[in-house]
Amino acid sequence: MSDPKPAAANTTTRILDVAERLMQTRGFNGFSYADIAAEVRITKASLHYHFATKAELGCTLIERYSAAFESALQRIGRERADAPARLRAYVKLYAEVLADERMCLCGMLAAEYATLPEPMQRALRAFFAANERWLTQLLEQGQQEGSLALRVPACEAAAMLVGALEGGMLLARASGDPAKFTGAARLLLAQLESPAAASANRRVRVARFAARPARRS
Amino acid sequence: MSDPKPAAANTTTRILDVAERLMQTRGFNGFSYADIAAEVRITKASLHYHFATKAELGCTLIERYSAAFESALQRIGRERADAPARLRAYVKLYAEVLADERMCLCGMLAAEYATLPEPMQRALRAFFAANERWLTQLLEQGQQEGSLALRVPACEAAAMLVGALEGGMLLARASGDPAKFTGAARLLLAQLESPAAASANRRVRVARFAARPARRS
DNA sequence: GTCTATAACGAGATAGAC
DNA sequence: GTCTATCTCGTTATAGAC
Repeated sequence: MSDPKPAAANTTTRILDVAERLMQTRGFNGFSYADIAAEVRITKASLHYHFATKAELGCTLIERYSAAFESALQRIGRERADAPARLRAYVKLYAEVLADERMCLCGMLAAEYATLPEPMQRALRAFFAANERWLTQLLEQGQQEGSLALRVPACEAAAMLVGALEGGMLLARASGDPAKFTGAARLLLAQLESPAAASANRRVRVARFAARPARRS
Repeated sequence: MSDPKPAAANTTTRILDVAERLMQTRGFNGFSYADIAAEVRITKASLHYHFATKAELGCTLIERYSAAFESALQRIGRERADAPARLRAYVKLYAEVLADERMCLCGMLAAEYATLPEPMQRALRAFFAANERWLTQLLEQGQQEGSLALRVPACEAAAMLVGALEGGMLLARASGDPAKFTGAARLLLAQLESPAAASANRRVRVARFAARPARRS
């Protein structure tokens, strides 16, 4: 998720970076081409050369965001073995977005769903479906390992988790209190761990969440 | 003096009703005075007589929504005795909004928070603070009764719950699947009930949730 | 690729008649 | 209270020079 950016990116990339941040902080209906143009220091007309319409720009952003998220998920699969560690790494993806004073791009767009062009709606549904698919597999793995204890089908728990994390971010931003997300995330994770594994992991997990002033691992 | 007919509400109320629905379905930045005017069948200029600015209209709507929610909470306090029943009634408030094909007004505005006029931001924070206060008391009551089993401070569980319900609504709407909210809500409630109480209540609770659009058991 | 200039439209808001 | 008419500004988008 966090690729360090080259200092001198090409214009298209700079546009995408600025537009992404605006979309995550103000929503698709909350910014204009003029806002992007001012930050990138080109004219609105030049913007249209790179992205003919705002809908096209929006679509590109969802796809770029989804691809980055997908990469992050694959990375978690490579670097973490057991389900609880993977789950914590998943939650950390959200926490990093929030620490950057942003809302999840797709969570933000979910609120505006009814007003979005159809291609953006489709890309949005795909993002959430992919997330829930990945989480479902993860939860099933944890159940087989004995490291997680679900009381319901994995796909239901996965859907709940995505919703709770997105909602937690949303309210943390509205109340200006990022710790609200951290607390909610910790609670959600604790409820999924099997009682035996929970007591063994608790010390480590609490330390990990409490020891972070800002970003970076 | 008495006005028993909701069919012939006064203009101000009709404006508020239409604007409220637009705000819940499209967001504050997703509708205009022209949209309201077309539905209420008056001109934009007439709208400005009732609400001088859009920000004023938005503020009035948040306050009306908050007052109605507060009334509903008091009603729950009167009509339900034990904490689990009150909790289910609370979740039902959200479910009813969703069944009307709307997002929670304040959950929607939470996404647009950064773009809202300051008075609306303040009213929004007050709504969530009141919700969490009420839920916190409820959870503490349940803990004392022995009907709920929390693993964390009540105020943290309350904040998580509000976020999870708002997020659940958001994603249910984006994926066009209201059952996604129902499933998430059931899971959240089940995790709060004490193991003893849970087995006694499970039959009742499942029946209640499964009654409408029939899904799973 | 980026610019100037402008089109075409919709937004929130106001003046003043009735 | 509601209307017509209008204002001003911001929006997305296009044409054509450089």
